[in-house]
Amino acid sequence: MVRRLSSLPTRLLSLAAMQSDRRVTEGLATADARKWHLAVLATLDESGPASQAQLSERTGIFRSDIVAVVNELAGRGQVERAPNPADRRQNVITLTARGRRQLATLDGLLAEAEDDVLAPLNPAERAELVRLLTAIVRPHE
Amino acid sequence: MVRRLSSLPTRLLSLAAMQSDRRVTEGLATADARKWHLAVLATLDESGPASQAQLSERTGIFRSDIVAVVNELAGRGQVERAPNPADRRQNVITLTARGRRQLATLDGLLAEAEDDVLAPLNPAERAELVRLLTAIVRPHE
DNA sequence: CGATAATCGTTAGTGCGACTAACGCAGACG
DNA sequence: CGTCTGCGTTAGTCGCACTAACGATTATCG
Repeated sequence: MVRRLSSLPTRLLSLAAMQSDRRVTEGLATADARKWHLAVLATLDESGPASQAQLSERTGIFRSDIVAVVNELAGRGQVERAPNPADRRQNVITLTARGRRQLATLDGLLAEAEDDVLAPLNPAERAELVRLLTAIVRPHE
Repeated sequence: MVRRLSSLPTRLLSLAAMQSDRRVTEGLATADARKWHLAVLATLDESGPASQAQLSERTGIFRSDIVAVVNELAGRGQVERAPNPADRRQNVITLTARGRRQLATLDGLLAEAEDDVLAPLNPAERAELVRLLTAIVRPHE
């Protein structure tokens, strides 16, 4: 690797993120899921039934991509898509029992991945990392 | 955003990396370049003329992708591609004067981006961030 | 020496995530 | 009523990571 590049924070950041992402992706693949699935399931669990547009805002996934994610989740019975009678432009996406079970599985897999990635750091360092990253992320809302 | 997700280190990491990447990409676009171009130019500047396979190792870019990058750099006269007489399987890629000038430009743009991204952190915090990220990245070589 | 293996550049193609454009439909509002 | 906005959907782009396979060349080993 190139010394000059490897010491730059932006480079390090994307390298670390790549490794972390890879580990998380591997873990979730165990349960036949990707990050987007987890994001949607977690959001539904946290905030209850929602329209696709709401899911888009809350997860950061583009509303054009939400379609496929909900299709897949619905195909696996982890989520239900129904038209909203109050506003027929919207769909109401609801977490099913199976979806809740899947979410629990994914949460477990994520925790493992999380721990793997952070293995080189002690608890204090982990907290500090979160603090520093949060500071970087915050300004851009 | 979803609280439950947003506090997880892996999520934070990829969020921070995304913002950082975006900022760097924007900066480099100013000089009509992408990260891969900078990586190759910087490597050539640091280690001198090299084969494409060597560039691949040193930058982490796949050798199948190096082709296009060298094509583009060569098309802009920032790099020269010549067959290696000593081993006719290889090409020798050499940085040109124009390439060296471009590299200086990109270095400047990168420094700006770097500083933008790290703006919320003081020097001590920046150093600590580098330390923590390095610890995470190291184990996976 | 000659057969086999390894290396190099190249082409083609996959998968994922971020993102844009455009459309039809349904409500909101003047 | 007509216009404007929000919603779901389709289709497509771009960058990056990554795989597979091929022709040409060189290294290695029996």
